[in-house]
Parts: sequence; C-alpha cells; structure tokens
Amino acid sequence: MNVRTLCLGILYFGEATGYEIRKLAAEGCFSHFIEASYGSIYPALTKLTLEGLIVWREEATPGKPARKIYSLTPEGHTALIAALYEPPRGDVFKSEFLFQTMAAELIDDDHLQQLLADRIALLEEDLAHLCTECETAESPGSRFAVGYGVALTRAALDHLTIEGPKLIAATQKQRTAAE
Amino acid sequence: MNVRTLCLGILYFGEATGYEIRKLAAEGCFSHFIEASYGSIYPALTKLTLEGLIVWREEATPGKPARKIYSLTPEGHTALIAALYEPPRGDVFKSEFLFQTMAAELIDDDHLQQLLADRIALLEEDLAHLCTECETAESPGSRFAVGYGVALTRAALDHLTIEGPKLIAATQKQRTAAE
DNA sequence: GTTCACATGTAACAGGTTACATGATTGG
DNA sequence: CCAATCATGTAACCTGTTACATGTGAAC
Repeated sequence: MNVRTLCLGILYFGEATGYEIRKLAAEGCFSHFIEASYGSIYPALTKLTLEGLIVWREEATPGKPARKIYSLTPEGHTALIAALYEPPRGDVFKSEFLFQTMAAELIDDDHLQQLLADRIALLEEDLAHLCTECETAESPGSRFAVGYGVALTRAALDHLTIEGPKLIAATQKQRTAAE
Repeated sequence: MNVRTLCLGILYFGEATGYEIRKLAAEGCFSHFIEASYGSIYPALTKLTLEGLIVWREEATPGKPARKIYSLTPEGHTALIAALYEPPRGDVFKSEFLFQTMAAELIDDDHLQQLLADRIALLEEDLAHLCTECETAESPGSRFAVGYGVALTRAALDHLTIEGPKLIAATQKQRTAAE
C-alpha cells in the first residue's frame, strides 16, 4: 500500500499534521501493520494537496513552529472509499529472526538462547503496547485490527516459549551427533 | 534483509540455480517470511560470485537451457554465519486488509462480508500449504520457522472467525445508529 | 545546559519490482 | 497448438529510507 492512501486513511479518523501522521504510523494504532517515515509522508501530503484530496490550514501557536493541519476534502473521502473497495494484496511478512532460526544449527547454543530470549522480550513489549492500544480504540474497525495484532503476537509468544526450548535441544543433539 | 544474504542462506541448504532459489523464496519453506524476485536474485548471484562467496558450475542437459548451479564457498559459509550473528531487525508486517478493516464502517455490509470470507479462504489455503511444508521440513530450524508460520496463520484464522462476525454486527449497528 | 518532543521539509541513495527479451520442452 | 514450466538475464522505474538542515520550548 502506498503512503498516499495511508494518509487518507489516517486523516479520515481526524485532522492531523504530518508529524502526527508519522507518529500514528510508527507508534499508534496503525503501527503494527503499516510503515511510513517523514521522507515519504511529507511529499505524499504535498501531492495529495495538489490533487485536491486534502487541504490544510495553518495554526500558529505563538513561539512554536507553525503547524499545517491537514484534513480530508469530499474528494479525498471518495478516494479513500475507492481504495477500500480495491482488492487488498496479500499481507507481507518479513522476518530476519526466522531466517536466522532456519539455520539454527550454525549458531552456538548461548547465542541461540539469547536470540530467543530477546525475541520473547520484544514480543512481550509489543503485546503490552498493543493491549493499551486496544483499550483506547474507539471504532469497531480499530478494535478488530488491533485485536488481530494481539492475537498474532500471543501466538508468536506461545510458539517461542513452547518450541524455542525444543529447538535448542534439537540443535544441541544434532551437533553432538555430528561430532 | 537483503537478497544477497537470503541467497547465501538458501544455498546453505543445498546447491541451486537462480530459478530454484526464486522458487524457494516465493513458494518454498522460506516463502512465508521472505520475498525476492528474479530481478533481485540474478544480480545478487552475479555479485556474490564476483566476491567469491559462491561459485557455479554449468550443467548442460541436452535440449534444455544450460543451468548455472550455484553453491557456497567456504568464504560464503563464513559470511552466512556472520549474518546469523547480526542482531535481527524487527519483523515487518504490512497488511492492506487490516487497513481496510480499520475503516470498516465505510464499507457496505456485503462487501465487508466478502472481504472477510475471502481472507479466511486465503488463510486456509496458506495454512494447508504451510502444513505440507512442515511435513517435508528436514532440520529443526526449518520446522521451527514453518511452525511459527502455522501458529500465526491459525491465530489469524481464529481471530477472523470469532471477531469477524462481531465486526460486521458492530458496523451495522453503528450505521443504523447514524441514520 | 542539554536532552527531548514538537515541527517541516529535501536530496541522495538503496533496494527491489515489473516488464521485457528469449527460447526449448512437455503435457493436455 | 497452446499453455505451462524450466531457465537466464536486463533496464526502466518506483517507492521509500536515511540522513541532513533548521528551529523552538519545556523539562530535568
């Protein structure tokens, strides 16, 4: 999905600045299934403005840098709906972690153990974050989407705690057999 | 992760042609957490050869196009191990589907229903594919990685079957309330 | 006084995808 | 005979990231 549609989607939930959009995409309730950085968001906002899909007004809080608050135009709203009816592409999932575990027998025990422990810690952090996100979710849609993230993270955590030790044992055995 | 390391990883499990590498990355046991197409694989193989991390020999089956069968050199093996000790970056998960469900109230009931049904069908297909993949997995590492995929797909499927109908009901209610 | 959060934006660069070019064999 | 599978490779293009440039106010 492109950043332009993402901006439209975020602005549907309320007007926002480029800074805020990036924050929602990087840390907010969109963050677990979307990615976008300043370098793509600001140009996208400029382009959407030129196309008439969004507009901005300036808010000058004295002493602070001027904020450009963007909001959807009716045309933008229509464009968003059109995007929602577009058949979604398959989810993208990329994992360096799984790539590394694939070749677990090339990693020494201590490091493998650390790798799994770190991942568990990371996922627990994610889970906590998603749960607070879930509580603040206001629409059924966002509860569904965040709940999806919670479910997958829990499943990953379960898999790691149950299968992780087995993996370590199996690679140990494999190496002793090879000696 | 870059395609170069991916090639190294795949070749660790056995020599292969560029065509076969792409197939493993797109359909094989690497496919659920990695992506790569011809346009990135062939250049990567050329570069890795120049760097001495892999070598190829030509196999001329009469009548068929000549195959370049690549395999790891000791240097390539070392480079792979180095990559395995590199701290893995966080997993990337991108989903247009979840983006669409976020704004479920903008989609009419029939289409939303269809969207969820399609996704369930897709995930069931994925799950079946992963399960056959799991059976053919030969190393503990690949069983772990594929098992991870199975666990997440099951969790997604569960979430859809349980929360999907709730989402539809909630958006319906929301719309009737708006009238 | 220094770090953090707010705030906007650009430019170079990396990385990969899509589509094209080519061609033989096999199976339906 | 036509489609699919095997097989290699290139080039244009797109999309987005990283790093930079700049500046303020608040909190510690």
